[in-house]
Amino acid sequence: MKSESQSAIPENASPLVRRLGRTVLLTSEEVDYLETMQVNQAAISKGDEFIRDGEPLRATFLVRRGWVIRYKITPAGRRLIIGVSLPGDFIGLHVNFNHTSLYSVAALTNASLALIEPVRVLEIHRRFPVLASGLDWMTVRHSNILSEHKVSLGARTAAQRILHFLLELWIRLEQVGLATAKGFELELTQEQIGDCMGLSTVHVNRSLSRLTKEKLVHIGKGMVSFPETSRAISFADFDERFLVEFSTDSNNGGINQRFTKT
Amino acid sequence: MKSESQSAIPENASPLVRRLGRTVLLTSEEVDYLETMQVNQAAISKGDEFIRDGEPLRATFLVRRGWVIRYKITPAGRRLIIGVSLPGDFIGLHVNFNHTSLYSVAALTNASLALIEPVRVLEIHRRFPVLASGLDWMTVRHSNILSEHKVSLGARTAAQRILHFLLELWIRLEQVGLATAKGFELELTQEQIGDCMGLSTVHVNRSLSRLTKEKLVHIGKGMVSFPETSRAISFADFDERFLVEFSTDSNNGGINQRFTKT
DNA sequence: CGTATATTTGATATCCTTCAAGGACGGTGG
DNA sequence: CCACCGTCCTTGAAGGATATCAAATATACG
Repeated sequence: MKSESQSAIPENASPLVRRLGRTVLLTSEEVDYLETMQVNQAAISKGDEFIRDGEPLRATFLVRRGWVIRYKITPAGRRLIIGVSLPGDFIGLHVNFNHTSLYSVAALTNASLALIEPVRVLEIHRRFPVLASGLDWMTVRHSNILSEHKVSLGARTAAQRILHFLLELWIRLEQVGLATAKGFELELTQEQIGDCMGLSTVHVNRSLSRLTKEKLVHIGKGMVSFPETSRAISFADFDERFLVEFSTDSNNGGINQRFTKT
Repeated sequence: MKSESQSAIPENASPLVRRLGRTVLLTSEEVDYLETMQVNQAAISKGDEFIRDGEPLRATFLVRRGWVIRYKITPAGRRLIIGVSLPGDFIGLHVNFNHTSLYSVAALTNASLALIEPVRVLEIHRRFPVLASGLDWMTVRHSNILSEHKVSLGARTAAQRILHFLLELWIRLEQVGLATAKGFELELTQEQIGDCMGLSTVHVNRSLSRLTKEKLVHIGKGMVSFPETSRAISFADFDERFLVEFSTDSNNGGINQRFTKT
């Protein structure tokens, strides 16, 4: 499935460049722009809440290393994690629209972020139509993930939700080179999984132990794997189309004309 | 809140133009482009499923009149409505990325849609940066709605979810001139509300009757109103920021420089 | 009018939450 | 090296929220 040979992506490319490089063919000028855009970096410690719901958003963030969550706290005191941002994911790409953050953001692990000035995003749209298209693509994928989460919370059992979510993380991490066919390292506690999927910690625990008992997932030393992947996929009703990274459609004209083909 | 005097928006403008006109100042060339883009129209009958999950997406659709739902059916036979598309909303704006539809789409009422060729969307990005910015904005708003739904399904009680959803519809309809301070006409059955909010029909019914008993909402002859709006808003934990239409941020340079101000 | 569709109500079952407490595990300091 | 402590995982028991099944009533529509 991978086809990165055509483009000029260096070994030490950032997760963002690797991500976009799988989607569109990048010129070296574009690669340079993306990398220099990330020079302003910040190290965030595990647990730090660095954006707060309602506060003004001054910049777009890009995760370079570590796991980050976006969440809301309801007046009743429940936390709901809207999504997990992994390396290569933007946070607040919409900074030019919503000037105040609609959610809080915190680091689950020690993390490294790039701070990107809003004007950069506008500049990409003006000067690099192919990159702009890539950003749009990431935004759409973001929506797809949210839709799938809504389906999970609304129409799947606890065990299905959890397994679906773990499969999603696996694919997403694999897409940035942080997981292999063997599995991935999970940086979430059961409580956090519950907050992602709208379940109590206790219920996550019981559902997970049923899943592992049924060999639908294996968790050991923080490593998650799926001993019988196809059984897991069908049990969780997992349709990976919502995470695919590039279009094979040949009708693309204009902006997308440089999309890679399979 | 409305400030449409500056721009040249005709009386009989389409919902799309009215929507975007509230967000950015449109030139008459832009208005013309948006209107001619919609010449290819289709009438859809109530109940018609006109896009099916998994089938290729040939065009972007724009709702001009009527209510439309996007939904998924799980293997277990449950339907989950991902979202309701109202006049002025796009469906499949991402057609240039996902070449197959990730959900089914059906008309809740008789509806009128514009069929927009994918190349038009690309053309907007090339030729009309301000309009492109408006489309991006609509995409972001779309995500915001999905996030809020995820919070509802994951962390709010049945009654809160339903009321939150009704308030959302009210605001969204008001923004395209289809609702007033008095309320709006609801085109959803209780079953459909349940499919939107991940609840059974019976439970929607009981929660709704509790809500009406408590005067948090009033439903009569299909008209929905909120006798004590502020009580409803606080009960439902409704924060309308996720639906606001324009930025008051003055830091916008570049593409957004023509955003209207309060 | 009559039939289909939508709403309402009751009774029961299930899923999931909450509360409570015990156990495992890793890190830290003596 | 071991005792201590915090965090996470695990398990039990009970209660609450929501689903399901079933049937009656109301409403819309041809």
